Formats: sequence, C-alpha cells, structure tokens
Amino acid sequence: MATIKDIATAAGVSLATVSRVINNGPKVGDATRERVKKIMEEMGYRPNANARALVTKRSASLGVVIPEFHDPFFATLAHGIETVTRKQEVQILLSAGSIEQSTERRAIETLLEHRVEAMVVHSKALPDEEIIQFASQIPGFMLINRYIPEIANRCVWLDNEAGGQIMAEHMIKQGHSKLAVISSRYQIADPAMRLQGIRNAMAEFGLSVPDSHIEYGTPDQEGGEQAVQNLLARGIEFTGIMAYNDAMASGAMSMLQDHNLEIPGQVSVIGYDDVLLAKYCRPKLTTLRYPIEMMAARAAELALSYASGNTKTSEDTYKYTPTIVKRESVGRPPSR
Amino acid sequence: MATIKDIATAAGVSLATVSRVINNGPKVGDATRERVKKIMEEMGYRPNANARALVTKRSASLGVVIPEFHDPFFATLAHGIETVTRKQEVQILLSAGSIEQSTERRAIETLLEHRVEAMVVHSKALPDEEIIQFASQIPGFMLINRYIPEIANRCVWLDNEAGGQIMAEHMIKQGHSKLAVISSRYQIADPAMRLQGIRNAMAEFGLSVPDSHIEYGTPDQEGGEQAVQNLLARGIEFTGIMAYNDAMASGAMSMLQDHNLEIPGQVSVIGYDDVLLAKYCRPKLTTLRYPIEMMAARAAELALSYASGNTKTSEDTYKYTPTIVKRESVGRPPSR
DNA sequence: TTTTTTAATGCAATCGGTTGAAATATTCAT
DNA sequence: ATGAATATTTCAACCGATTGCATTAAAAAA
Repeated sequence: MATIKDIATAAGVSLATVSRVINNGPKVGDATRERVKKIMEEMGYRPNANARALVTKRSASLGVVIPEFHDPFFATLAHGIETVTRKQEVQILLSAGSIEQSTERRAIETLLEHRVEAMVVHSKALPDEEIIQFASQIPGFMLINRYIPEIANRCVWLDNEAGGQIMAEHMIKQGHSKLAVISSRYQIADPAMRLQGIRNAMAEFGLSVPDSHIEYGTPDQEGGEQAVQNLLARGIEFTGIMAYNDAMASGAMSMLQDHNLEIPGQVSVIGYDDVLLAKYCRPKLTTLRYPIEMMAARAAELALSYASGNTKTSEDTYKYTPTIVKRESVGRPPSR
Repeated sequence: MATIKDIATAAGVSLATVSRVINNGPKVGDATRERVKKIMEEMGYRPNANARALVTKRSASLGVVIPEFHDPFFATLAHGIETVTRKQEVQILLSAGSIEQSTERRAIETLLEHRVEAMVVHSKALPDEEIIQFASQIPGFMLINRYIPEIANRCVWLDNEAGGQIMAEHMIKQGHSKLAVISSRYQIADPAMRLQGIRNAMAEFGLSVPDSHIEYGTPDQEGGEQAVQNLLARGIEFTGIMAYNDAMASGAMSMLQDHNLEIPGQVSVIGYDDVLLAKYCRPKLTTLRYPIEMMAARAAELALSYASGNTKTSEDTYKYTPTIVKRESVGRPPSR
C-alpha cells in the first residue's frame, strides 16, 4: 500500500507538501495541490490512520462496550451510537464484555490500548470504584444504563424505579388489584429497582405485593413461561402480570394462552423495554418505552464532546424516564 | 499516559528490554522481567496499539461492514463474528453502510485506512467489479451473503434459491396447491432468487405461481400486513402464504388473524430467516433457518486466516443451504 | 533594478513502539 | 585462570504520518 513518501516521490515534492494536501492545509499552491491529488488518486493512496493517530494523538474513534450483540436491546443501543458517529465521521470500535468482571475490564482495556477518543460503556459487573477510576482517567468516558453519583455527569441512565411505579399505577388504574410480578435476578440493580417502583405504587393505593406473587426467572422468553407456570401451579390468583421485560412478558403470554387464558380478557400483561418484539407479538404488548436509542445517541454525543475538551454541558444529569406505550395486552380485569 | 520510554527510565533499562517484556520476548532475564512488569503495573502502562500496528504492520483487528445494527438479523451476524474475534483476541471495527453505494464504499475505505487485517463485508449496493477490486487488494477480505464467481473463495453465502424451493416443497407436500407469495423489492438479488426457487418447486409438481398471487412490500411487518391486505382485497384464494422473511410473515399473520382467519387451520404461513421473532410470535412460525451466525463466524475465521497468509483452505466454496424449521404456522389446508 | 513582503515548499524532529545486530555480562569446560 | 559458549542488554534504524521553523521562489513596493 502506497505511503505518503511514495506519493511525494512520484509527485516530486516533499512529504510535508503531500501531508498538507491530504489535510487540506493552507500553504500549498493550486497547481501542486491538483497534481498531488491526482497522483494520490492514481496510486490508490489511503492515509494510515494508525500513523496519524500516533502523531496527532487523536483517533477519531469511539469505543463501545456492550455485553453482547445478540440481544436486540443492545443492537438498538449500538444503532443509537452509530447515528452520531456517522454524522461526526468517527469510527466505532466494538468490544463485548459479557456481564462478567474480567471480560468487561478486558474490553475497556483493549479500547484504551487503541487510544479511542471517547467511550460509551455498558457495564454491570465492574465495581463502582473501578468505573470511577476509568472515568477519571479517560475524559471521553460515558457510562450508560447505570448511575454512579460520584460521576453523575458521566452517566446516562434510566429511572427504573419510576418505570416500575408507572407500570403498576397503570395496572391499578385499570382496576387490577391482584397483581403478580415476574422478575429476574439478572444483573445487579435493575430488577430490584423496578420492583421497588412497583411496591411504591402499590403502597400508594393501599396494596402490596406478597412474596408469593413474585416469581423469578431468566430474563428471556423461557423465564417468562416458567414463571407463569410456577404461578399457576401454585394456584396464585391474579388478573394482571407485570414483567421485568418484554421477552419475559411475551413468554408469559404464550404460557397463559396455552392455558386458555385470554389476554387481556382474563389476564392483563405489561412488559418493559418496548423492544421490537413488543409490536410483533400478539396481542401487541403494552409496555414501558426504554428510550435506549435516544439515550445511546446522547451518551455518544457527550462522550465525543467531553473528549474534545468540552467540560461544560447544559445539564449535569442525564436521567431518562420511561413512558408507557399502550397497546393491546392490558385491559380491565374480569368483573366476575 | 505512560509510554514505553517512561517505563524504561523508571526501571533503568533500555526500551528494547521493556518491549521484550511486553511481548513476552525470550531474551530477558527473569529478575529484570519481573521488575519491569511490576513497574508497568504500577504506572498503569498500556501499550499503544497504533504505534504497534504502525511498526509491525499487523493490527489484530477485523473490520465489519453491515447495513445497520438495528435489524436483529445483522445483530446476529455481528454476534457470530464476535465469537471468533473474542477467541483470537482480535478487535472489531464496525462500519455501517446503509445499502447505498457511496456509504458502503466509504465504510470499506475507512476500514482500509485503519489497516484492519481482515474484513467481513455485507454489501449489496456496490457493483461486482468494485468488490473484486477490494478483494484483490486486501488479502483478508471476505464477502458475506453474496456470491461473485470470480472470487468464489471469498464468498460465504446462502443458496437462496434452494431455500425458496424447500419452502415451496414443504407447503406442497402438506397438501397446499393454492399458494400466495409475499415478496420484496428490497436489495438486489435475494427476493428474486427465493422466488425463483419457489417457481422451480411449483413447476416440479405441475403447479405455478400466477402474478396475481404475488404481492410485494417492504421487508418488514408493515410490508407483510399490507401485502395480505392487498391479497384479500383482490379476492385472491389461497391456503398458504410464503413470505420473503419472518418479519413479513409475522405481519401477514397479524393481518390474517385480524380477518378471523385461523393459522394454520385456514391459512398456513411460512417465513424465511428464522430470526428471534419466529419463536416469539404466535403461532410460532415455521420458517427456513438462515444460519447467519454460523456463516458469519466462518467468514470471520476465513478472513483472519487469509489475512495471516493462509491461502489454502479445504473447500473453495462456502455455500450454505437453509433448512426448514417446523413450528406451528403450517398445517394441512382445510379440506372444505 | 533592488529591496521587501508574501506565498510555496522543504527540513528534520517527533509520536510510541519493534527488532536485527552489536556489545556486554555470565557461565562453563578445560 | 582462561578462552569459548551462552545469556542479557543496548543501539539504532524504521514504521507513516504531522508540523514548527527555515528556506526559496514569486510578487509587490520602492
């Protein structure tokens, strides 16, 4: 692959001149500029981003750490980031860190070695101190979907508790009082916070969620199926189910339908996240919208902005609140 | 950020020695090695991947070009690649090239500038010649989901025609003879090939697909809904629908159900791709499995292998054939 | 025509590493 | 002890760019 030196030789000019042409620098004569450009074209020259990054100490690249690509939720997250990197002509370096301390750490370190300018990290396993450490080390570090008070202005996060509250309030206002919860032990804080929100809302209306009405499962369809199965097997009475996420909600619906329970006629189901699936399943899922794409875009913008020296931002907290999306899976409870 | 020089100074040795410690080189005394390692640890040293890539001319990175992250299909593709890059400790550089010539070209060029060692490209818009050009320029170039005879050993692709054939044969063997097709004008070749496969199978059994029984739509749920709506509006009689992909199939099912047509009691529906959605919708979708994850992994392996000089591979063609996944959306046609 | 000013170009150091060859230190056999 | 063999360590060139400063050429002013 041709280097800048080859071009210089071919054009009969110095390296410096070629470099100036490449970067649209000011001090080059028009004739020379055209000639050099033509030669670069002919020789299929491409500047070496590594050499460039080395000397300029800027890489025009943004690192992303997510647990996995598989999950549509993270795909959407990545998409949000991509919309801003595309606009700013920034390259994305992707690292997967599968919700495990060592992998997450390794992912961040690799990105660091590549000297990415900015970084959007989704980490659930690393302890707060370590994250704080990274954040103070890397100006363009942004944490997504997690809140650490000490670095509040580096966190873009969702108010999970509020979501739980909204979810439960909606069900209660529809007239439900016998509600079951399908939760998960996945990750650290999220399920617990959502559950807390639910509890708050219930308490507000003088209701509560007995432990018997909570089932835990893996945060996917199977988990949802299993949870409903357990609920039914234990003979729990309920007219509504609040699920940890849409996948579990969808599994729950399947299982309910297998038991000839009509949705929402006999049982209402509400999900959380509003991933693609929510629109695709039948009945269409009423759920809480997790504006992850928007959040990811915001995180990317901030990361890039911090990286380029901006330290002042209008806000100092980036909390998002889920909103309810009413579709077909929630209705009034059967009058009986 | 500490450099190798800082470490050398701190440890009282030369750059060369430090470099050898970093790379586990052979010619370093045990005592020195330990001392240097300790100092690197203390100073939080991280080798600069750019500098390294510059001098070694190898970057331990693989570039990926996909149209978008949004689509679960591509998320799965990315995941397949990630499984192999993780194992080989290779970094992923992601570029999106939204099915548009200029963007696809730009995506590849950016990757080229970063001197990625290998490359897995999903390109539908770029003309054959240009792809061939890139392939000959980059040893580790692999094309996925597209076949170009001139560079057969660089292509990992699905036999779409065979898929169409299998799809139709399955329907016919279930007893269907009045079949409608929901296709798409998206991309270049894929829908046409699938349709061709369907035609072949039909012909084999003395049947055919009249133009009236083919509807085109966008390759998503809406497209599927629309298509069925059109079919019904035009009073077309059919007992089975073959969809271009699962999203369309799912949309089709929704619309059929809205018209109180039972699936598969009155109408059978078959999809294509076997994305997550196929398992999640109800009834669960019978579809053709597009082993994209496996294919992507293979492509990544080959790309990396070619990049490191391997030129001989056991096979010289990487054609995959879809297999049928029988779930719940296909049954025998109503006897009437 | 000569001097100044301005525009265009080249020189050379630098970024942070790697690596073959040379230099120095250590170990071993004699 | 002593030279040979082997193990450590350092030297210095190089990878492909960028950029401040010096130099040269061209244009403007005197």
